[in-house]
Amino acid sequence: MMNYADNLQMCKEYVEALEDERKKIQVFHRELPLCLQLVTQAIEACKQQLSTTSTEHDGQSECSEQTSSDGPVIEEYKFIPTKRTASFGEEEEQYHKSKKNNVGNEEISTKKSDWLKSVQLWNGSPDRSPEKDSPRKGVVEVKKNGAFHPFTKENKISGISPQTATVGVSNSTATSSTVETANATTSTGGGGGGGSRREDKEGQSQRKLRRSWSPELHKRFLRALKQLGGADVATPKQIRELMKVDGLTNDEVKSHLQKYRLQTRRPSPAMASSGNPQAPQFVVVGGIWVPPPGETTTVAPGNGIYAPVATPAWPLQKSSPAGSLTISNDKQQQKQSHSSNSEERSQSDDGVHSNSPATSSSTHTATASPAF
DNA sequence: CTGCGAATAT
DNA sequence: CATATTCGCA
Repeated sequence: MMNYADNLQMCKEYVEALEDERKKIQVFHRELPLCLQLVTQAIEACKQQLSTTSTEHDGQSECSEQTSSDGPVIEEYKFIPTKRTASFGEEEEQYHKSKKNNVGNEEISTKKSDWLKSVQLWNGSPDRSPEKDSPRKGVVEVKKNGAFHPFTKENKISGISPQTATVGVSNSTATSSTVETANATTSTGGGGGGGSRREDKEGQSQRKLRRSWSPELHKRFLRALKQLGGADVATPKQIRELMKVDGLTNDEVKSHLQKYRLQTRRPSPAMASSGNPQAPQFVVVGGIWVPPPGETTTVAPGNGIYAPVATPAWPLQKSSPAGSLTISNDKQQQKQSHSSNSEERSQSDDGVHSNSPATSSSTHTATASPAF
């Protein structure tokens, strides 16, 4: 009998608030599946009450599950390395990000970017959303993430949405944030026979989803590389250990290293064709590279033999953006913020020196002609 | 293991 | 086409 008009109003507001919150946490539906569920339930309940108390119902249709594409959900952190055979078709979709970021509320945007940082850059942990799996009852569920980046869409900002972008590519990550820490993959060492990669079951050698090496990752990679003394002397394992990125496998590093090396030292023969005919070609003398007369190249101390061939700035920029406009967010430069960071590495070299006196290893290909 | 090339997938 | 992963070989 009270003015339940008031009551109604309150309820409505409540629901709205709930929905609002739900939107916010929707992005975390993977981290907080229960949370989302609860909120959703609450909303449902409230709505039901509302509808029963009054015949009028809002235009708001029901809220579909997390799969809905309502909110301006940001990126997609899907990336499930080990896709379940078939079981639940919940989210094997993988990522589909053709969504345009509609800048709804700036507040939200900022918030988003804010917590976005908190989220590790490399999620991709096979976190199942709902409550299942987990052989052991361990409800504790250590968050074993901190691993791979999702598909870093990073600066893929399509058009609008200026700051939202995870410009963090190189800002925050470098020094802190990234929670990735200690992670010895040498698990098999003591334990005992745990199978490592291949599942005994039907070895689905399912190709690992290709993970893009985000700038951060690459950065770490480079750092490690440098610390080890160059791309040519660094070995994948060391690198991996040095990067301390959890989830990174040896092979991945290996592969990356390979690519890196190729990209980095290939360009030499390129200029031969029409570039600069008189480009000082280096000649091999006694097994070392020697610059042609006229230029005294300062060889790196310690490792002689360095030749200033070309500086391809690795991540090879694509000449044609193809759809995505080039962002001018170059302001990512390190700020002069004098934080008590004792870690300053002018690691901007990006695979510059990488010449190895590996003379011509050509013979390597020599597959002794079999039989004939 | 490590390096490398090739096949292959995205 | 560029990049990533896997495989086989040395």
